Amino acid sequence: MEIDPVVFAKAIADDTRQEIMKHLCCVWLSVNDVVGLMNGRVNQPTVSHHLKKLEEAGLVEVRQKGRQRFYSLNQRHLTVCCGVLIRNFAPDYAERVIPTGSIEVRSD
Amino acid sequence: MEIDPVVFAKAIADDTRQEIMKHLCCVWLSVNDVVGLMNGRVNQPTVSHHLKKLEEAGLVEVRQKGRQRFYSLNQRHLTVCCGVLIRNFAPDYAERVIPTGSIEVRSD
DNA sequence: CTAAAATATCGATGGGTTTCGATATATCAA
DNA sequence: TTGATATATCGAAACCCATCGATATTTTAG
Repeated sequence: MEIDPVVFAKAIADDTRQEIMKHLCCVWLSVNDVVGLMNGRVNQPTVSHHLKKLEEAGLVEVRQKGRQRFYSLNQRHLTVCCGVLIRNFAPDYAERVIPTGSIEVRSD
Repeated sequence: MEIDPVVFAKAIADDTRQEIMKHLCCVWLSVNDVVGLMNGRVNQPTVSHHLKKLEEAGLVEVRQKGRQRFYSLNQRHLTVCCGVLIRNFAPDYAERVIPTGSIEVRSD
């Protein structure tokens, strides 16, 4: 998957989406689970909308299970995108911060 | 300086701004220098507007010199912001990617 | 002091995005 | 098959943002 730093930035440039991302970190949640965690701040169509945006940016993975769809944050992709940002815009820090190849190790 | 990942993301979530950031990486340029590098895609007020946004986000530094203002990308701040993103949203990768304290070493 | 140069600011316009209620779609349960 | 549940999609309203031309501000040169 080709990584576009602008696409990545647009995807995370929203309060609601970052809140959703926090909830989806390390766990699998259905859409309604997420809605329930937002304390009434946004409703179901809005959560669906944001999940779609995150999915289009490769930031969440989806698994259908019966009539529910479970989402989880794709930590690996987020990390790779941050790596691209640093390589693009902070070359003086790139070698110090991102040990070459360390992101490629994972298998899934 | 407190770092807000949403503020950071909004600042870099624009094509024109990322192009400007590329030009300001590792060099000091006046506003007109930047305008000249944009190949007529945007004009001076637009460049000023974007530089202001980048400055508000802490992503560029400014030095007044006579009647010109020179801007340069703040690589360190960008790197720290990416570190915050990874710590917030990719805890499984945080230790592997950002050696603790490695960003704090610099003196400037 | 005046003119010119460099940059910032203002007001308007157009395009994109967030959010919502309503509704469609898909799937399970009985 | 029918009703209920989970999610996605649609259309509209409100809002934000990028961009521009025009203008203000600041500073230097003469």
